[in-house]
Amino acid sequence: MPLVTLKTRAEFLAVRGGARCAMPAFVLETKLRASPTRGGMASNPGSAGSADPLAEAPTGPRFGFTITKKIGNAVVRNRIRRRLKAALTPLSAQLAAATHDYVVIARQPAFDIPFATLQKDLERALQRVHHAGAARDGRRAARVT
RNA sequence: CCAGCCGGCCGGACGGCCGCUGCCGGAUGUCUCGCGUUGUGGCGAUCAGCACCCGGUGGAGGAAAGUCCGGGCUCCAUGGAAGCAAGGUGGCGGCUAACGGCCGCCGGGGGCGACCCCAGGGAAAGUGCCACAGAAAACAAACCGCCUUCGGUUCGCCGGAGGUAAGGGUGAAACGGUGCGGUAAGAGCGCACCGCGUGUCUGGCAACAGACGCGGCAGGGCAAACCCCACCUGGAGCAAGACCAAAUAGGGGCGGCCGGACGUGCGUUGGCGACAACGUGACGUCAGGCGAGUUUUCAAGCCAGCCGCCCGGGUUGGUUGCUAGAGGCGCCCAGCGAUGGGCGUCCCAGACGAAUGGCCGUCGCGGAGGGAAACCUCCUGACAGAACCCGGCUUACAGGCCGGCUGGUAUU
Repeated sequence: MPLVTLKTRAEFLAVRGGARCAMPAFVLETKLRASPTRGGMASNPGSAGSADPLAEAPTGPRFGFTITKKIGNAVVRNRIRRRLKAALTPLSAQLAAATHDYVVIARQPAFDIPFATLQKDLERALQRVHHAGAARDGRRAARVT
């Protein structure tokens, strides 16, 4: 199953303030999805006549990538996004929660660190973000680590 | 072989695993319809759509960039034409859909040369500016000088008057340049050549060039200062524009709730529109809520909210615009060339928080080191990502290939 990506600015902003974990090549941030408002609206005309709004509860995890212009030109940003996507796709099935949205904010080293390192860091970040989530309500605690 | 000039082209190759996406074909399921059954399961059909699987096929650039020009396309505005304003262009001729582009030629400048560079109309229409330096920067004037003459003198020279613009010095630029004559010294004062202006003739479509004559020289430069002349230009842009579907709130019109009304047809007027008003009276349809007055006829006026239909606008999502085009490639013809014509052949990205990839291996190119050599080891890979589409320009770019030409050197 391919990655479902965040589409609108509002969806990105909704993840702000969630549990976060910084790595040399990126910053991962995640939050429980608030309400399936947009998802319900969007998938409704797609599934044609038989669609009842109740049926589309179990959408999987969704991912958004943020790569600022400060990091490089279009070629650099494209490559970073593709590497992150490729590294994340096999991990998402096991480590990502279907009820959460994730945002990956890229940093400069994501362009040329070894792929295995990048993938390992992503794996660790996903685990740690959810450990912090277990002890949640103190979002500050996640920042101190 | 060395140095250089011009034009054209390429922008690593192959393979493995895992992915994304457009199109085509196939299978399954769903949807839809039919048959059958108490019902389910089932069977058959299956245009299109959707999901998933399998197979095939296509999938970033020479600049995709900057967004600097010119078009196509779309909407808006607009009687035609001209003028004004603003902006742009600027030798001449051609090419082109068009251009500020390209080609050829002319003129000026640079280079031994191949060749390169030029914002290259008008400075005798007017205004303005010309820093510093310099005596003086434009109706001319004279610092050091030169010459004549007068006066003085310590015999070195000093001062006055006049004539000069050759020399010096300043500057980007000093009222033509060089030479000879001439002169007190000088000066187009005279002459020759060059430059400049002007007239005629010749060549050229033209820019312009050449020849001959005339003029003693007038008219410094800057127009990427204003300006003048000639020519060009309506505005906004695919987030243009078109269509569809939802749900919500609100707005508007008409009717059912108002008696003579309504519908159809025609005409006029108003409105963005749905529609309304009035007229006409052909055809058709229909009759009971309140309502001053006794009833009938007649009958001004009527709140509220509900329902139905319709209209325009906003929001969200989807579809479309969206890729077959001033298209690519090959050959032939015309032309010095830009380019044009003909024939054949090919279909070559269409995403939308945005696909066109991720990881790995082998080889090749380049650089450095080692080695006599074959070769070995290490390192590096340029600029840069389509967003409606074309024609240009400009800018960035590791490394490399091909062709033509110039100047040397060597050999024959």
